[in-house]
Amino acid sequence: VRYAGIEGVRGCTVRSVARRGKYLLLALGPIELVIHLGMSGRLFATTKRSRVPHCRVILHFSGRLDLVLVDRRRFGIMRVVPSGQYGGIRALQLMGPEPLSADFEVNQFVQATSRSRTAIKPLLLRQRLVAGLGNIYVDEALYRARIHPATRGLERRQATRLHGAIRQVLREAIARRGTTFSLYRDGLLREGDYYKALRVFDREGQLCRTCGTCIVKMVLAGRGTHFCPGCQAVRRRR
DNA sequence: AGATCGGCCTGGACGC
DNA sequence: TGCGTCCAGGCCGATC
Repeated sequence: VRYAGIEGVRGCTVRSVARRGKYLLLALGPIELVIHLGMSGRLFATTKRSRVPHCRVILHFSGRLDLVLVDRRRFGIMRVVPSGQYGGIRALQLMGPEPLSADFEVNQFVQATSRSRTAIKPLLLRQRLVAGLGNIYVDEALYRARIHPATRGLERRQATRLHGAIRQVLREAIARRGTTFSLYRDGLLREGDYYKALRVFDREGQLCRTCGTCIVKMVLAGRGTHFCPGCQAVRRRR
């Protein structure tokens, strides 16, 4: 089920490769291959035919190249849809703007975050205001914008800071090829270095690099949530 | 509308 | 050593 319809790519040519949020989109003429790596997925090309643990899908290309999906926890998906028809993948259909594109417009972000009564962290994780942020980068962006993760209804100044922080964190993380704890690898199977630059995520009990306060971990929206109580004070109600 | 919880999977870390 | 429990980078759907 998770890879249902994958047989449909047989004989197709990859015309182009794109990404929307955390989804990879391979255009194959009239159909499209949609890939999400979930928590533990890796996608890489190889000429070796050696067996790999947790290998779920292998796409053989002409020549000797294989495109391999390895995914220990099987939360990733590979799905074939008619081109551009994402009806069965609602998250993709409702996906917000790309954070590093001009479509991620600051005034629109200010409006949306001030109106919503949902805590800012789950709001960002929903992918609808802006695409591509997961648990790590949400925590890091909120820290840099000095906003408590449970804040509801951002002020204009906060939202503007957060808009900038999201872009800054993602640019830095991309420059360092992502964040590797254990499983994550890029398309060349390299680890990402951004782990070393994390300010709050996975730093529970360690000291804030800005104010020296102990980083706290709590559960919010069912997700481990890291923040600095010194830098990210809950906004006082008046 | 919005929040919480369980489920999907597997394996590593940790406590006893 | 061995077993049980908890936890994890994502996301969806049921339920309150």
